[in-house]
Amino acid sequence: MSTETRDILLQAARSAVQAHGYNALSFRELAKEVGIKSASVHYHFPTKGDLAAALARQYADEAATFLDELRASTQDHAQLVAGYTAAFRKALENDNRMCLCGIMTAEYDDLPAAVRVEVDRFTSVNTRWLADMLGRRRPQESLQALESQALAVFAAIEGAQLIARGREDVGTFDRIIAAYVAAGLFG
Amino acid sequence: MSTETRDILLQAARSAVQAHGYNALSFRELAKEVGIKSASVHYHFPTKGDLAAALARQYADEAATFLDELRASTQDHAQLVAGYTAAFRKALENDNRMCLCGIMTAEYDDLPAAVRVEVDRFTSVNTRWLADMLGRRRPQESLQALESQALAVFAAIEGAQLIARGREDVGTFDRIIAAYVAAGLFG
DNA sequence: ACCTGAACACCGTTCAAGT
DNA sequence: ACCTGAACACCGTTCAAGT
Repeated sequence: MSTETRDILLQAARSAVQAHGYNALSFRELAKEVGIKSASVHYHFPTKGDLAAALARQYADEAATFLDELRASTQDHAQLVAGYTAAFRKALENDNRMCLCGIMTAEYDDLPAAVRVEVDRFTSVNTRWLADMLGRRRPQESLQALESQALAVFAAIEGAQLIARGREDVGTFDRIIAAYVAAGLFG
Repeated sequence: MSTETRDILLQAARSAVQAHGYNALSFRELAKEVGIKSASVHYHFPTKGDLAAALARQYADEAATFLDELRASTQDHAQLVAGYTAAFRKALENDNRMCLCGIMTAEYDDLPAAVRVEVDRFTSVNTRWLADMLGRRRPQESLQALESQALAVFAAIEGAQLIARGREDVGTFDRIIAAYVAAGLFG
């Protein structure tokens, strides 16, 4: 069942980190929310870094699954772009939260190595998918150019989410994405 | 003189926040670095929020001055773009740090209102300058379209900085900016 | 297998007290 | 005007002890 304490902890921690980041995550608050003592949280996750690594790992896995399904669902470029950006929009819709890995990237200096690995993997999953999508439109393009463009698209969307979050306004996200589309950033 | 305790505190705090963010900023570490006790830091800045607000205010002021000078220095579009992006590159060159307001935006939910005001002002200063720059190239464009494009450029650059920081590689920033230029994002 | 209370060194903040 | 030590309620972490 997915109602085990460990999974409940992960779910609560994910919400907290997407809202406040890694540094602000508190084992004591988390424990209170779940109904156990903070010392018990350490039974499931020895350190805060272990919790965050599990969180980021799960997040990257889910992203990979989502992107596989999205790619399989359509060949239409505009629909792929719409499906991709909609995923980042959802975080903002969810109480002005951010992409888990986006907010953790801002705290990169404070992340344990095991967490960094998973955050980096999330980026790889995204940029590989984007490079593949861009490559279908421009099959003659070099792999290096596609990877640079994919990284640019990923960075631009994370940035749009960051700025929109700072304004507490999803409409800002939409306007920025529309400007990206108009400029031809998505190929 | 700029060697007063208050200014030394501001300088040390700025470095710390640009590296680790608002939440990770510690009055006790700051005090140790400056050579006073943490209780004394509260004499200069009653709360952590007061310190961060002063920090962000100073940062936004400096940005406004820098941008005024940049605008006065040249009419050439490519040079304006180069000068603008170079400013964000500098933070990365400085031990992989981030834009003070960029990293604080990621922690937006935890910022006191007085800090948010200054972070928002930094964004305004930037987007107004960008809209003006973009408007010189396309005088016939509507103000609304220019503001949306300006916000998009700002978001894209903050995102580029965020992703490059996560890779601890300034070259990533350069590649992403080059992709933006190639796509025509800067007009 | 899972949870707990108590302890440790941290944190921001307050305040009475010093110079 | 500027600084301090001591106290307060917080924090992550450890560990011996419980069931």
